[in-house]
Amino acid sequence: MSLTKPRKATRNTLAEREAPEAGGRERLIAAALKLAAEKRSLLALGVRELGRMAGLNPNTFYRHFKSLDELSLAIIDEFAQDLAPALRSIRHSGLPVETVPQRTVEYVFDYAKQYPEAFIVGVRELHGSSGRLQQAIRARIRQVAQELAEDILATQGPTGLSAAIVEELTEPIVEHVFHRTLDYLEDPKRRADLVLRTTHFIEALIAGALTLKAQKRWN
Amino acid sequence: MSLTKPRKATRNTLAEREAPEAGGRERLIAAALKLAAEKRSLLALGVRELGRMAGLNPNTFYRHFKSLDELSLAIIDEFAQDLAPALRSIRHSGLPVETVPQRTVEYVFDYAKQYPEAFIVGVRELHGSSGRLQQAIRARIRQVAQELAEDILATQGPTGLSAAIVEELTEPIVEHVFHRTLDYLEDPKRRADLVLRTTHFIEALIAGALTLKAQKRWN
DNA sequence: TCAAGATGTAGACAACTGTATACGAAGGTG
DNA sequence: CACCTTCGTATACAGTTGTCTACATCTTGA
Repeated sequence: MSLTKPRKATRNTLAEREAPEAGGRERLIAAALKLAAEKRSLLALGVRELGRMAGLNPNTFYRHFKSLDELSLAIIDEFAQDLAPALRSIRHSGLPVETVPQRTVEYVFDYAKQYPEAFIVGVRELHGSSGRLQQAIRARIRQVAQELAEDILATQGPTGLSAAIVEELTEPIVEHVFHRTLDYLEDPKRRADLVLRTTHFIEALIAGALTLKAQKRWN
Repeated sequence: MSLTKPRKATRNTLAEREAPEAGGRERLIAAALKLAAEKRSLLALGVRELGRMAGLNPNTFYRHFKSLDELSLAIIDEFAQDLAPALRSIRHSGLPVETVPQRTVEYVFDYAKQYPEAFIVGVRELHGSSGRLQQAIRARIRQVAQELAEDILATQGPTGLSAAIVEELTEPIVEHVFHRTLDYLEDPKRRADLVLRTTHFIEALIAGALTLKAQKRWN
């Protein structure tokens, strides 16, 4: 009986990470998400703890990441690069504009349902104690918000809100949707209600900005 | 030279806690806030670490709290019971209604400036890994939101929004203001801008709700 | 005044941690 | 084939942690 287990083909797909056949790197990421989601902050995890949960030797961690920081940033990158373009494509899909907010909220909720730990950990670290991770997640949020602002300005024509106002609105919107995913994950039965409320929130903010502008109470 | 230090009079005031003459309990709370604000989650602190920072023996912690959980809840209670009534009194002070949002935001920002660690830790734990603390902070937020909803409904008269709509709005508002305090603490120079944006946010949400209701797009 | 309770300290224990050093097995490339 | 790189393992060490037991000192109030 050999002391080291046989190695298997490496899978990089998001979904295939939990498979016990996945490569060590993937198993460590899956373990980190699982542990951080149900216990403590990513950076507060222990490499031994991770190794244990991944079924690996503690030292194996250092074969793939030189620190917990590096592992965390890898996770953030992975999901952000997957989700951001998808959101943009919803708005470019030719759906009637008035249905776009709700469709977007529903898409994000579905995505969160698919990768619950990623969202739990993501929101946690957005407000967490590591400035490094906080900044990384914020940058992704800002990017999505920026793209949203561009699209709103493009579809709205020159009659509507100024760029300054729209850009002031979109970041709170993205942040709010992000936060609401946790309410959904916490109690999926509330889905319909949460989708409605979140959509209301978006519509009310935009409608309110238009109203205030028309009343010369803003800019 | 005695082995144990002389004890001093106990001060319970929020502000006097940092004084090196304060009682052990207050010193431990101050140490916990300081450490948690700049390092990791409250529950992830070590009792030895706390003792060190407070200048006390590790075991002294157990004289005052039976767990980190208990200490954390004590901190939350203390600040919530201090801040919530103050916010309500702003709205009952007879100020012109249109100035109340901005005044409230300014008051909260001032308060956050006075107890920065409390806000840093508060927002952290609101999204943290302890369901217990999360629930506690949420309950306080909901309470403030509920009181705000009552006051809006009272001053607005029967012509305005329904209770259901107002209650749907106030929780996101309180949450948003809570989050913005951290942006302010992070970069106090942005204060004027942040006060303006946060006020805009509140006004836009309410104006938007009114507009949507008038257009029959909501309820 | 003196006993009780609250508050603090000291020392010890086993458990766990990060990480350094060293070795083994598999895959790819010459 | 031989060789290097990648991935994984085993062992070890020193430092830190939570918490138990035992003891010291201050404050209070009967």
